[in-house]
Amino acid sequence: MSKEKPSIPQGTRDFGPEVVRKRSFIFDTIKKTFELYGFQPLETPAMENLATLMGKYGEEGDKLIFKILNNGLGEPKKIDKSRAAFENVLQGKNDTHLTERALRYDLTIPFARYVAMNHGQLVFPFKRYQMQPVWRADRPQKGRYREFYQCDADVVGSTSLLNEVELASIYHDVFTHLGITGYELRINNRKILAALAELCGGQDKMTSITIAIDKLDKIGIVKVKEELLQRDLNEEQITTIEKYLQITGNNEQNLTQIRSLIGGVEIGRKGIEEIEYVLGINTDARLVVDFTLARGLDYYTGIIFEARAPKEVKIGSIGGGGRYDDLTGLFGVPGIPGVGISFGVDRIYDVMEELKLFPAEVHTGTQILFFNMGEQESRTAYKQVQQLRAKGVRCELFHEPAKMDKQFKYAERKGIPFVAILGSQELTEETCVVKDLRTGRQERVPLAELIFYSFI
RNA sequence: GUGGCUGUAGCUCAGUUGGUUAGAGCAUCAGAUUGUGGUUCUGAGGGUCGCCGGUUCGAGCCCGGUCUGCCACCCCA
Repeated sequence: MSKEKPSIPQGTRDFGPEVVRKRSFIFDTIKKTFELYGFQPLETPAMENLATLMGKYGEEGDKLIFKILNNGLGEPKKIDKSRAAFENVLQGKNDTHLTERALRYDLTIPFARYVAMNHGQLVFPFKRYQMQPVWRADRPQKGRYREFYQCDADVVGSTSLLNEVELASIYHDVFTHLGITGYELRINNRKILAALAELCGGQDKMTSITIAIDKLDKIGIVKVKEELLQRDLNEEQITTIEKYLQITGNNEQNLTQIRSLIGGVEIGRKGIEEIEYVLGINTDARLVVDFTLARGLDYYTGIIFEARAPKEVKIGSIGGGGRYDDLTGLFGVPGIPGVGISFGVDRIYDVMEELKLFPAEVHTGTQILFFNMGEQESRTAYKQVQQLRAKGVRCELFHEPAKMDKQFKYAERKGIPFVAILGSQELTEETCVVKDLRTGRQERVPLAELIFYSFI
């Protein structure tokens, strides 16, 4: 037996009863909404083959993938290969002789893998949702974990912008049901960013530009310009980008200004039209155009979304998504475009906790506790408990005869609203005393009538 | 991955320039009084001061390492 103090890995958490209830409230709300829009559930394994994940999330992403050490590395037969593989890894390469599996990093790539494997059987457009944990070898901070949950909904096999419209509506519906009214849903289009890159010397500049402008609200225009200089952009190009970043106003004004700046570029014009289409149907006031929105993931090619928490909580992004052409092309099945969104449950939880948005109904614990007043009394009480359970009332019988104050304390600490006292006197009368601990009010109820009571 | 801050009882924290058996409040448990608790009274338990090592006659306090949480960078949910 070891005497180690129990602990859990960095950036992971246990969820106690109260927390699980609150989290379930969020999951249930999201799930219900996804299903209302016709999405179907999917689950994939926690681990994928490393090759499935590598190279899909950019250079930084690759570093954040949790790799799983192979078993049996020390087998006499394999030991030379293991050593050689280890040398490779020390040089920053991957080697399947050391790690051939890894924990999933997000839900989109495993989904793409699934679609690529099963495209022959699926009905397109295929709409699936998935709510599972993902893992990242990031350094944890508040609102940043190494294991966290994502709730994704994606549509593949359709280029219709109606999908984008619906996904934006899903954000609205979910946040509204959760009571998060102050959220903001930002929208941009990678095509507009591509057009900007084209104006600034070519597509190869796109990554540099997006990385720099993504930081605008954090470091300010001056530092962004410095960064662009370092990334080999010349004065003229930076001036163009500055003009781009200075676009302000409401959605309509923004679009007018962007049109005059990049409307001359074919792909840019297309991007603008797409946003206009979506805004024309989905008129939610919280949908705001933000040309500085870039989104890190490399695979986005069209409209991109980011849901931001109400400003006062300083939590930032609570969801995001976008359109990707040909995600499954990476797995040898080209020509399946898609678009998807994701909810960050852990951050949504923090937002709701901070703004006190969890409704009282999330507490679905025991409704009534029967006191244990002695051997005979508890037998009768148990019959009552079983009858109430059959009616769907969540109840408990105190596990042993004990002093009343002890039983009261148990009920109070577990947040049980009602107690039933069935002692010797009640036993002969065939009644029991029902007390509402929240109001202190109590009344004597015949046992036969107990099942008509509502314990809410 | 880089840099910085942090860690004392279940919880919130004290702990003076390193000096005897490390404290408080709340919580817990037991006893007293009550067929109705959370009031009162009495008492008790609980900490190898995150962990490992070093300096010192002596370390909660100084030094090194390590782990955790947090902050910035990076990146993102």
